[in-house]
Amino acid sequence: MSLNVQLARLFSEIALLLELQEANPFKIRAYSRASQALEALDEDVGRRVEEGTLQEIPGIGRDLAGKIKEYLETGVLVEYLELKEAVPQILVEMTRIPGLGPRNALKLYHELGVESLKHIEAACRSGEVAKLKGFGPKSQQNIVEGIAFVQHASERIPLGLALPYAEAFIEILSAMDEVDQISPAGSLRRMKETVGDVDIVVGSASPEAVMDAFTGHQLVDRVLAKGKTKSSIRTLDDLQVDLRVVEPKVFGAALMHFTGSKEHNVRLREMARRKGLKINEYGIFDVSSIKEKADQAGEESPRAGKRLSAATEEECFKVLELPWIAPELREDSGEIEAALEGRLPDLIEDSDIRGELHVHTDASDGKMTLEELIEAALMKGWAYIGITDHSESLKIANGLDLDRMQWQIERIREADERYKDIRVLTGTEVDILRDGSLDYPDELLKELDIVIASVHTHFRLSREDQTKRICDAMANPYVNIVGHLTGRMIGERAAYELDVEKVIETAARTGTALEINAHPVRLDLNDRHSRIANSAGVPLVICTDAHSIGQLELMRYGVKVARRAWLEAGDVLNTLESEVLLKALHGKRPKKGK
DNA sequence: GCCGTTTTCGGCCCGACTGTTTTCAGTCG
Repeated sequence: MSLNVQLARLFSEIALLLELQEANPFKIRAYSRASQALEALDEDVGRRVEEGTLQEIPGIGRDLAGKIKEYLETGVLVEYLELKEAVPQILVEMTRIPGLGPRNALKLYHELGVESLKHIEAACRSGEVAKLKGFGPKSQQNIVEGIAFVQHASERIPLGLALPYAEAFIEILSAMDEVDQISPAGSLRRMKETVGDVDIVVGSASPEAVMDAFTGHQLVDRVLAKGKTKSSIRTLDDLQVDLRVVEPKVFGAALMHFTGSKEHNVRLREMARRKGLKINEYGIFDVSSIKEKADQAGEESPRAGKRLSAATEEECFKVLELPWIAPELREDSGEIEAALEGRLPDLIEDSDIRGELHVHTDASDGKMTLEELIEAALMKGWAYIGITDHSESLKIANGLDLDRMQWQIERIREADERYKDIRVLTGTEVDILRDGSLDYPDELLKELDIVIASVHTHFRLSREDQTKRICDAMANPYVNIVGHLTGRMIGERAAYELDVEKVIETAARTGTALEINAHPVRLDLNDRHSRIANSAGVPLVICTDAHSIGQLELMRYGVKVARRAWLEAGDVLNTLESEVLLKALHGKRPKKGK
């Protein structure tokens, strides 16, 4: 775990502990914001300490800068240790129960003296909880269900699972006459790699009809809340979907509001406030003149002023004197500053991708034949496709030995001759062996158009050994790309121990490209590492690693990661013409004839 | 605890829904 992430988690943990001590709410927020700022920081916080520029990070002041240094120097934070000592662990556990926050957790703790979730559940079942002031039978029931939920709570849902769900609901609702506009929102629209729930925003003059259709749908297992503007449901496989319905004329403001991120919205509202404006989900309002009059008359300020805009997001940003900011960037990780200074990136789009460099045919563990693959690539309008089956030692994936590899090269070259409208490139996904050497000899690798080197074995090496292993592989002049660098599989397997920053430095030095693996379970590199790699000058490729025709459609998930990493088309090699691409990939090879 | 085109002190983003109330606190996003 990087230092930035460690500190971010510490600060957010401190925020929760402070909340459970009923500390000053603004102090709590300061810690939360600092945590978020560190999470979003795209350079090593250690470097900031060396440069003495810690306090230039928004949200980090003198005090927290001191705490960061303390942690760097001593490896611990005294304040955190003291808080952890002072706050009973059960309180922290209780706040994980949906619907039960810090205030009520404290109340249960003090009134009932609970010591475990089991204890709370028993108190609910015996009816004790309902007798407490502020609680009733309903909240008692919700706590029982909440405990059951956290006990088998699935992690956040991978985007690749949530997006199809959102699309299913949107397809159904958008067919209704009552629905004028509809869009996904929240982390799903920002295309985060995992989402906690699915948010959908609808513009409609008949909210009741829309809510009825939504909550009554067959995908719905349980209705969690149902109102005129907001309803929440849970699907059979525990995915929560929130639907917000607003008047069509304020759709833009609502979409902006519910797309978030929270931190991005807070920044925008603060900006608006300084301009005498107020932002909420119904629009942007001029409150300055009205507030003045109210102040003169000694009245309390009215709730809303003159509405300046609300119909579209573009309009809303314009009132704030900002260009429209792509949802993928809305994380308060520099996008507002970039927008103010007119240097927002021109983000890569699906249509920029001209070809695919990493696929498996039935020669190794793919499901499709070479011809089926080429036909599918042609249908997608791609200009080239690199065939990269597994190498010899990966027996489980039917890796090709040297003889079969020679045969494979010949048939790819033959296919390239035969298909005039697409370049079919020879290649391999060669295994990086335990010692950092490669599974094929250089004499073979140098014959290939594309060499992707990947780790498929020995995940449990030490951080040093694993890092050295991959860096050694990149030193090979014929390795063009490193595939799925960290090996993580979302919700299935953590990344192996690896110094990613060091690998990125080595990639930059050796001129090796890194892959953004587009499979929604991998998305590896992730957005953060992709952004760092790009800043370091490392070339990137986006590949599906498809093992079947259908998986070629997963390219869009890789493009989403790239967009979240602020990448432009020019930062991604497989947006190039084939000749230019090969030249870029082979830049590190020794010159021929020497 | 942070921060400054109102401010180095006094503010700090905004609203819906639920479940409990009898006007509102707590939670969530």
